[in-house]
Amino acid sequence: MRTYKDIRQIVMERITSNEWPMGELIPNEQVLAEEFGVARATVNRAIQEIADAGFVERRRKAGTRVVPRRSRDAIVQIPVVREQIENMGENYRFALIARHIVPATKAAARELSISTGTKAMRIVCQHFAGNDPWQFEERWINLAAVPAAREQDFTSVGPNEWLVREVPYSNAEHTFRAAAASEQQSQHLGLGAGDPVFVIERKTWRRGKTITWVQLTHPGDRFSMITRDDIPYSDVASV
Amino acid sequence: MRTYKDIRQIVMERITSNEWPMGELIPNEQVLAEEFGVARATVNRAIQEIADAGFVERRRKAGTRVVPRRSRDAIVQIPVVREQIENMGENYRFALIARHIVPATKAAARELSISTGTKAMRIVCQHFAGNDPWQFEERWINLAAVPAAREQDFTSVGPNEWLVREVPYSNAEHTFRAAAASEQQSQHLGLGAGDPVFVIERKTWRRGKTITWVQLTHPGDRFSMITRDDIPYSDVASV
DNA sequence: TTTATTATTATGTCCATACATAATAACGCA
DNA sequence: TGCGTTATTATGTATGGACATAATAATAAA
Repeated sequence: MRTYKDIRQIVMERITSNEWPMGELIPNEQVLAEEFGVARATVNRAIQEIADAGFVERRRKAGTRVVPRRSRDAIVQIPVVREQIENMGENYRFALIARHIVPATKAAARELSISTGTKAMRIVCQHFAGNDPWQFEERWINLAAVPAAREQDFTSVGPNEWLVREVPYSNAEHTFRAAAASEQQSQHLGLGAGDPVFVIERKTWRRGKTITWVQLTHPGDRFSMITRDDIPYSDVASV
Repeated sequence: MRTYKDIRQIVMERITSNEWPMGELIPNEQVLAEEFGVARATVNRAIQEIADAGFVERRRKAGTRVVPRRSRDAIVQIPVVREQIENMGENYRFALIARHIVPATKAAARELSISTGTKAMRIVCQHFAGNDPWQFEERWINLAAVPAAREQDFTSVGPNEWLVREVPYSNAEHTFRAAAASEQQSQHLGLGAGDPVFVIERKTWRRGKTITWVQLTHPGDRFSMITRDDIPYSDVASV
């Protein structure tokens, strides 16, 4: 008997083979249910998942049509620095460089959505893979959102690991860019001034309050981010 | 009456508020169905979607438990260069620099999964935002996978746009990195040699055959990629 | 002809029920 | 005590029927 996964795969095959071309309507659920010998609810489930994945668009009364031009999107796993380093088979080490509670700079205040001069926590630290510097971290923490940070000295456990435990679910915005290493960055990363670095900038928030704003800088010659984006629900063992 | 979306939101709220802590079991479907006054199928649908989103893990007989440590993942929209430039309000222009059918280099052969020396298409071109160079493109096309490329001169329509139309559904692997501009890159991007560039490398394939391998280089001072990653199914108007 | 009303249609969702399946727990035997 | 068998349990999936809803088409009124 055919399951909704079978239906889902068959429908995906018809889409990706252009049997049902982009922009065109596909047969309605009733018709497909009869063709496949299943209940309409089964077809509905299959096609709804395909719609969630962005391959078709459904509208009541109008029917279901194949989405004209899909934008490519990649799912990037934002690396957790310790795991990343340990997965490379290297020894992970963390070093705190600075931890101050100081009035927020203009930029920090803007990013944290607090008024300039409000006290916030500034942290600078770095992470090593073996003996090689891997990541240089410059962070602001909004103490109004995470007051418990005052009690942390961040000497043994890094601020990111602590925050992930303290505020496990938060929204985030990431920016990836290439830049020339600043004086301080190049020094801590063991690079020449102006050498290319890969910067991940992250801002996280929850219930309207910004939690932290951080810039993670990596040596350009060693660091990269890889994503693999497969067509879902295709023939090749996708469950 | 409560819909499965209501249930989904309530359950997400209990997870993100740590009412149901990480690693712990949550009540089973029967119990929740009774609590919410709905059929078990309704609870099932709600929680299955949450499981697909990666917040809980379900196992028969064992039950459903909150996933211990979620890795942060970001959904990156890979920009389509023309759209990106036009969205910035700039005029898009494309210029072909080279188009040859030549024996694949060692690296190209490896990436295209063909034997070294097999003829493939090499394309070099660039894309402008107004008068400013925005992207420098170095591409190999596997002619065994896309023979129709031989008939294309790529003077008016760029290879990427053509390929997206020719092979609309393909799997992809992306690599993002920061690098120092090569001689050729810096020249075409109007940069100094060694200036930082943001490189997107992409390989696409379909039915086991590699289609194309391309390196897209952007000036580091102008280019960045931004992602926004919200906790799904949360209180704030999701869907 | 324009506008308001009504009918039609495809999808959206729910329910009760049934049975399948995978994982675990309990049991019985050696 | 160790091991193989059986029972139990939570989730997985299918069904037919029902009604809701949004969008469109058809119709009637102004």
